[in-house]
Amino acid sequence: MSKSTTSYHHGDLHNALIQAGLSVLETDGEAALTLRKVARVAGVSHAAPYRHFADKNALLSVIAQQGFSKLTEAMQAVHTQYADSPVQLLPEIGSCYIRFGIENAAYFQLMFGGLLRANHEDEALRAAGEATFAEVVRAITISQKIGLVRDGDAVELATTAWAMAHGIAALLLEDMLAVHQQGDGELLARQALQNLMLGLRA
Amino acid sequence: MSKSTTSYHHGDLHNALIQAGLSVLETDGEAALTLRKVARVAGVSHAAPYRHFADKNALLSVIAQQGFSKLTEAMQAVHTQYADSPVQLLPEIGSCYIRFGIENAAYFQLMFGGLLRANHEDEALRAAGEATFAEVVRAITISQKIGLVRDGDAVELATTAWAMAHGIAALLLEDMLAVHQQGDGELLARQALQNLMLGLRA
DNA sequence: TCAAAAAAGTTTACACCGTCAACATAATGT
DNA sequence: ACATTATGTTGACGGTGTAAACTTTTTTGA
Repeated sequence: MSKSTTSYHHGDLHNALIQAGLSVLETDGEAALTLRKVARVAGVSHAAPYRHFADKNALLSVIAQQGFSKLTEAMQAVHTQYADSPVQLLPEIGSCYIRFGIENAAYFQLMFGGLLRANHEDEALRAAGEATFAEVVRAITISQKIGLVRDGDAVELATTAWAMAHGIAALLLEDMLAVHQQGDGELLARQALQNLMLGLRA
Repeated sequence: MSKSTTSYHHGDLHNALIQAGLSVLETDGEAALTLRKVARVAGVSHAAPYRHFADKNALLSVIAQQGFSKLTEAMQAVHTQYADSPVQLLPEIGSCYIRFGIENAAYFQLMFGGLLRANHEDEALRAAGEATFAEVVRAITISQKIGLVRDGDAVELATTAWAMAHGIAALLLEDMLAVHQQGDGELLARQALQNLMLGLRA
């Protein structure tokens, strides 16, 4: 094909499977993401994936890693966009997190749906998650420099911020927040992030 | 047996299935909770559950409802405990929420793992979740009365509080927070709730 | 160069799963 | 009493994850 990191004799099935899994995930959701269907979409027999992934979880883990990478990139874009005027940086990072969750619901569900807890020796997945968290820490540190966030352990404050954004995203996705009209979700998210900013400044 | 709400000729299988499902959930986790195993534990054939539940999701929904009830009761206990000195009420409610998530991980996962999103016409499940949320709103209202939380829409403020507690619990359960030593989790939770209180007072 | 080894893919098989249809049995109401 | 309805069982179907045996292709080393 084109470029391939670890391709071998037939094609680049390793990546093809990830791509197929991604497609199934976005189209039909996590519940319908079956290893056999992924193989089918990739045009290969149902046992072929086992030459590239130890089991279904291993494939899901790689897909989740890509999810974390996408989220990290989105946050980095926010960082560059607000590099000159970092006043709105932190709430925009939170907004970015929540938007990612809403617009990539299947991804989000996979990333935080127990994959890490299930196989918590997966260092690559853990590293991908930590890279995302690092962007939050960075936003906190910058906000501290301009006095928007009080001094103190940046990791502790970032944990608070992450938890707030994550909670909003998770509850919105679970359809548990009082969202009656179009735009109510965004409003609740903005208010929560506003409350967060107040708590981190004090 | 003893008392039975909707018992019939054989035994009280409806409740027995819920109980069996609960047992499987706590012992082996959600992934291992299969309808056939529940039937096996309840000592009936694999198709018997279909006389009491439309499908697997219906049984899971009832179990999740019980989870919400248990959580609501735990919060009500906190309310009575801090009825005289409501200064610590709100953070204790949050702490209660997080503790419930940690100590009933399988429950929590089931309650917020996409059940409501999957069948969002399930009014009973929705009502159980709203009853839990009502306890948060109540804590907010009380805290407003003693000036610990600023005036304003109690539902909005409760949403912020709920999201914070939920985010902490979810991330702790997913093993994504920097918990290196015993007690680090509780510490992070306390700090996040402290930050929340600051944000709600301002 | 060319056989031997390793890698990649297929087929077959097994034990599970959710669900449905057909059947059997026990409780209920008239 | 007996027909009806509520419960429970058996058997079947298609689907799943995964392991073993086999085939085919690619790489490798003497």
